[in-house]
Amino acid sequence: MREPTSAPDVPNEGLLDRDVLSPKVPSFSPLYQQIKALILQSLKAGEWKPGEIIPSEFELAARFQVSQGTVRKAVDELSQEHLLLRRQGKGTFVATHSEQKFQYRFLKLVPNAENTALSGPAHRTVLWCKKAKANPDIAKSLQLPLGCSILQIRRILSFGCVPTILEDMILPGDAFKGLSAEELQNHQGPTYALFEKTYGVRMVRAQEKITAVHPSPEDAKMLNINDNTPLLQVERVALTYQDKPMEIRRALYKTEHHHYRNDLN
Amino acid sequence: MREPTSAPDVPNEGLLDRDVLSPKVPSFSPLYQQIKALILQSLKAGEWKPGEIIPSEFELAARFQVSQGTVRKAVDELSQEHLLLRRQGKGTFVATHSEQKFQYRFLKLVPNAENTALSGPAHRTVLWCKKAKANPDIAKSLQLPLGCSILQIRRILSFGCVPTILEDMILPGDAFKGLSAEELQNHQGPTYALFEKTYGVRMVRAQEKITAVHPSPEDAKMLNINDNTPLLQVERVALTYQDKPMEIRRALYKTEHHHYRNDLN
DNA sequence: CAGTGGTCTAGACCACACT
DNA sequence: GTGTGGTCTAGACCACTGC
Repeated sequence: MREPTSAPDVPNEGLLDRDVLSPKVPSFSPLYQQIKALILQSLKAGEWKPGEIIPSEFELAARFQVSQGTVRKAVDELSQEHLLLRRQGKGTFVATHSEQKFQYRFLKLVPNAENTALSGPAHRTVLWCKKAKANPDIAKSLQLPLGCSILQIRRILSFGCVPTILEDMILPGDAFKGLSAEELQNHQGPTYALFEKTYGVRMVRAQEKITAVHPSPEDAKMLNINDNTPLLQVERVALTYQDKPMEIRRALYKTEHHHYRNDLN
Repeated sequence: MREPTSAPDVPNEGLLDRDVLSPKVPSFSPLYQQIKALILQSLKAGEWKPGEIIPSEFELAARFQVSQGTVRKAVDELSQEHLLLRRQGKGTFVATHSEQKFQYRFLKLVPNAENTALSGPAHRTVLWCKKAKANPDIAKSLQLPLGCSILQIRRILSFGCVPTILEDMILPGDAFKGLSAEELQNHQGPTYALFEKTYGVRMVRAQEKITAVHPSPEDAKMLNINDNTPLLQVERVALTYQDKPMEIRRALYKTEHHHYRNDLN
């Protein structure tokens, strides 16, 4: 991409030059942004799988014909977005929900200070996993055609034997073909790790909308509470690469012994 | 701090060398971290006030005897933490809650999609602002001695004439001496901007704990709701430089027409 | 030891804002 | 034009990991 002319410091020869990198990236953006987009493409295409090491900064620099510093800045941003994970002395790895560091990073419900007994991993109880058709709301949220096949999953998460979260998940049927209640119940580690490993769907970020609600009588029974108990309703849309929505989740959080923790920066 | 010996590239002469910068920064940390700490000290000391421009990267580099790139990395991190604000072509400025971009950045309650009428700034109704003594909980949270003087403020925030947030704020009496209900009611812009301008207290980050609750009968009256309405209870601790807590806030959010929005990355 | 990411420098040029 | 932040390069050395 770069052909030094006379001086030893030609950072960029102009706008047109940049387009040769790839027609898919915008024509006017810093070089490192284009490199970032290219790495992103490789990630999305599955050239490097979650948990795997990616080429060293110098290798990537050679491949993209830019300096190592430029690759560095691209990788910096990607690792800040939790798409890559740098490990000094080892290399740079594709981030994964299996990683200790990133496990349950989307779950903001934590036990209140007084209850240390409730920490540790949740116990899952999958109530069902059934096929359905996308209604207008779901089709819009998942950017699917109306009536498209989806999966509906309901489960309960318990901490220290106390049922605490009642969760309804909606997944596009195509991407998760074959997913069963048994698999959801019995797999090891986070559910998002299962999605990565078995279905090649890596959730990259998510948006949540939180309100306070009362449970329906049926939901109250599931959580073993009075139907006059105030609960957090957390509606999540989880996104994969390029902000494509791949999951809708509506959860009810019991906040008797827990709270939703958020850090504002 | 740097004295090139023979080669034109001596990034660092060793650990001891670094201590001459300042005895207050840890002895082993990258140069740019020390620069960051020094800039932070100047910010805390008020050398540059919120909204003011700080010296250019080259000036800071000369002052600290490091290269511009090293200053750059320090400033990069500070502006990522919203302590500084870079503006290409203009300079780097001390971030402020008066800034459009940062106004209400700690307020995550947003109107539901269907209600555009409810956006826009909130209307404040200050119910009281009175002096009190810190009880054990407050003393611990604000890191003050027990019985220390504090200010207790209660107010209602309304969106489009609908009372939506009932808020109790607790401030250390020393730092906010003279703060009155009138001032809280009548000032322009965000309350955190008032704290900056008049009391020199800049809130840098905050932590929130969210639960679902029912209001007390009195609180329900204030929000003009049934006392069986589920509400979000948002407990916030706001921190100034060096993570010193300077405010406790307990708020009740009505989520009939709004929701708490959170982006997970 | 070699290989990787992490830090630091020096210098050049680009993009933007103001005068 | 001047000055600011923003990008890019090339090269050196440091810190960490694992052979």
